[in-house]
Amino acid sequence: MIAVKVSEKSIRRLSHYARCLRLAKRNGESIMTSQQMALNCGISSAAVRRDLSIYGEFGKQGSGYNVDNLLVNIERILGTNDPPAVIIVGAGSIGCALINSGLEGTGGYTYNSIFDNDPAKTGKDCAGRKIRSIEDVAGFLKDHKEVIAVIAVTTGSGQIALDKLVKAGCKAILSFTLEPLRAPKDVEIKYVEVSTELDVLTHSMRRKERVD
Amino acid sequence: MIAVKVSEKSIRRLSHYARCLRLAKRNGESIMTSQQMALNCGISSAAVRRDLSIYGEFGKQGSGYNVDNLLVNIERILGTNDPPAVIIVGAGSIGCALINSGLEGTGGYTYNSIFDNDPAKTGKDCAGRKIRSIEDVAGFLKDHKEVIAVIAVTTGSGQIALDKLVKAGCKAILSFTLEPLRAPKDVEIKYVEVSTELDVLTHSMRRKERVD
DNA sequence: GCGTGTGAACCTCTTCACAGCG
DNA sequence: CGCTGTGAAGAGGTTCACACGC
Repeated sequence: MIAVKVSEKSIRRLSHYARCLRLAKRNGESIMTSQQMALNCGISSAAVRRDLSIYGEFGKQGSGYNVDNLLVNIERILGTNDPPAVIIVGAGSIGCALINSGLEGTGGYTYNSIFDNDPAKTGKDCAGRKIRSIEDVAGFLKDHKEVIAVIAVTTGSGQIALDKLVKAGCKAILSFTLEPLRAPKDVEIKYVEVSTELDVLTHSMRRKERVD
Repeated sequence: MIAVKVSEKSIRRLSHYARCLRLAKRNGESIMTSQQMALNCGISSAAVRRDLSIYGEFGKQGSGYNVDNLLVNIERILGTNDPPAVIIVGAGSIGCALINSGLEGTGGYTYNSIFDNDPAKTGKDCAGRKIRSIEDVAGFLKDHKEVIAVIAVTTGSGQIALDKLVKAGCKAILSFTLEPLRAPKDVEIKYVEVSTELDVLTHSMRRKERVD
């Protein structure tokens, strides 16, 4: 595999292609064209081919892409052929709901453990898993080199949670809090911001009215 | 207000500026510079000024931006000065968790109602709200012209939920399902995809190892 | 002096369109 | 003939750097 630097946008699309390929695989399809993937992912076929061609020549002219083969390659590019452990910090409603919904059909991730800083919660059950004390995080990160932590604490405690995670050596974080978090720059942070999505949707609704 | 067409990226940033301004307001600050906002949002000050200058001249040279004034203007641009109603479709763990966490500090949105297609759930309580039958959605959309629907159903039922919403006249949807949804193009759809975020984080972790 | 607003340069991503292979 | 892979053109977004107003 060649190490290529590539935009996050392209990576997001690879993730979509992978999902689309898994679906095709489940349906017993063995070949897909760039056009079929494009339709599925709502982009142009040229974009699909461009994204894939960055990493190698996975397709066969005249026919398309072998589903199994392409999926393996994309997962290798993403690194999800050997997915890191995923933990949740914050056993509130969101944290437990995430565990509850699981990560089926997403390429092999599973929620490994859930942690909370509230002693009253520790030891209690959350969707079949015992809630562990946040103080155990350091130990967990010693045992698992690569861990993605999902922060689902109440607004205001995000930074505290993050600091503990960073101190324990965590390098990848997905946060559901609305606070902008501060971390060393070798720590990657992504956010799920429902309120921003709502803003985008509101704006687009209003703009359409204006245009009509 | 001038109608300007602008990228979604810029709208997302406006949403962040608004959040940052609300925080400043709560802290009693009345003036902010582009640099302060930039720091808070993790971008460059030039980008902040560029974004704002598209819509007008909100700042004062030498001092900065008036917090209250700028916030009002951004909310007017986004349309969140009069936020649309937000409903949830799917009273599973995610749907209920969303209601439970609420939308405090997000610019005025509130979850209005939650719907489900399972008759066994209808009438039951979900975080203080009675779960309504999905069949009531049409009526709800007649009463409220502008509605954002959050789809939080189990994977596989997303398209069915969406079809009902579209039929009832809903024009803006935020989906937590992993399926790519199909809708008329005057219906705006946004997705929250935890698994894609995990893929992006996995990729970036692995790339860093490679570089080191 | 300080911070905004903005032309201009720069850079990155997307789309087009076609050569080339199966 | 069909579909991939890709140079080349185009579009869009970002950064620079500075004139201008407070």
